[in-house]
Amino acid sequence: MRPGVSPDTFPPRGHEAKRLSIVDAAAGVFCREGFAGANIDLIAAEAGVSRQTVYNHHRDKEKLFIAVVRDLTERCNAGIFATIATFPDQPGDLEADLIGFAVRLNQNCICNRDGKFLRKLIQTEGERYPELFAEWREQGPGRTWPAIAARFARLAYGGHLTIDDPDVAARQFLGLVNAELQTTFMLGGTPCEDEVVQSATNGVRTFLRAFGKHPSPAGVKKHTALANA
Amino acid sequence: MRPGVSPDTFPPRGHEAKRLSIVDAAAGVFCREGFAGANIDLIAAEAGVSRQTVYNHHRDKEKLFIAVVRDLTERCNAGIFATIATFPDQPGDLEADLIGFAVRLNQNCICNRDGKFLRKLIQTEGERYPELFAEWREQGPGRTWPAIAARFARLAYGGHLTIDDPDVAARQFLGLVNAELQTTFMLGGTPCEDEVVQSATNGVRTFLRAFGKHPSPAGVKKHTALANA
DNA sequence: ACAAATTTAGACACCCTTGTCCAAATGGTC
DNA sequence: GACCATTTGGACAAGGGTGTCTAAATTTGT
Repeated sequence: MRPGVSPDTFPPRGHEAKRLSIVDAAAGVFCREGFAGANIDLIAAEAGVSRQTVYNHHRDKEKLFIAVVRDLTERCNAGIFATIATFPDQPGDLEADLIGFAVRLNQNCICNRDGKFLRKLIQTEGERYPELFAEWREQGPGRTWPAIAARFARLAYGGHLTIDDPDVAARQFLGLVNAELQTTFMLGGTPCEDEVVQSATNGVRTFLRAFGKHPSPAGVKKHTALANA
Repeated sequence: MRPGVSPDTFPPRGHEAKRLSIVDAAAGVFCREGFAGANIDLIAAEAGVSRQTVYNHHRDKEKLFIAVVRDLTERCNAGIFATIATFPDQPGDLEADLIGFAVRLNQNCICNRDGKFLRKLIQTEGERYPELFAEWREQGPGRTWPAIAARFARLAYGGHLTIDDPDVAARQFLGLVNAELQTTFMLGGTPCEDEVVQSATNGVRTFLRAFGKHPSPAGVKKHTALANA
């Protein structure tokens, strides 16, 4: 197929590019209209492609849908793991660092296009494709949550936090940090940056009040690095 | 229409009963299939009614959908307020009381049939009917969240909690208490009672570690009622 | 420039769904 | 029993969607 791996960004410029633009357009239409309401003609038009080309790349509507979900899952997971890599291991200002991490997670993985689309498709069609979304559950939360938990465990081991169960703490961290965005998420909206920062700030403060080392009630911050597991 | 307000439970037994069973069946079908995929014939069949009867009660598919959402919103709201009335104002064991409240809220309002259906419809079709779901947002979270916040404010005023912003605390309480149910909710599932209790217990414990009066680090519980705002 | 692969536009058969119409059947009320 | 409203089932037109097929146009690799 390919001559010898072209040095530029897009390998087989024509064919694969169309495949991508089809899956991309399909993601948008499936999200807006739902599986039943999605129209192949519309997907083709938004992809800038003829309807027949859609059928050439994906045998039928269902196959196309599955390709969309797999694609989104893969990209979202990559983004989440990339963000987890920025988790503050040796924090200077723990509160600020955790807020930054939470904001990055939200902006880069949950509120961006892929995250929003994947969430909507899971909510909308999750029950119709049990095995497809079971796969997502394993590859997504099943791998990312423990990864975040491991980071919190490390912070606790380093004496920066007091945590009984890192898995519970990780889930609660996510719950707290998104506490003020629930309604917006429900309705499929995208919270603006201010809202994300606000929710993260409030969430992290509460999280640290529960799991932090309580530097001082007077407001002065001193951090001593001793582990007392 | 009615002869003279029949003394029994169902006023015009035939007509209104059918209206209910139609809306009921429609809720189920709309949730399973989405608006576009929902089939009026199927709704009629599940309601045990002829298709024409569906059109007699609700002019068209969209009107029927709107009736379903309004119906669910109303019933869910009633349930939530009824549960808020059981919020522990003068707690004996604050932790146990808050856990109980959280479990009731989840089991009676969020995990039950109505709650599950309403959530799904909001997620699935929220963007298609902005004004309808804006109404839900005002009547639902817009009224219930402040009501919960007021209860927490009262607990704080009574010296049982230390809370800066009761609104934030209320949202975080809900976020914490549901932290472990997110994935299940996403996929449209219904968590079993054990999961609900577990999530509520972990959530309330963390909540109290952040906002509680820290009775003692040794495990003994003494509660002094003094307000130190 | 040539040959192979891919894309395109259009027409097509097939099926399903919505919403309407109507005549017959049903059910409650006096 | 008679009258009223409601329900029923069936037929119906209109519209829209999926997936297939074909021949012509275009792109791609050599």
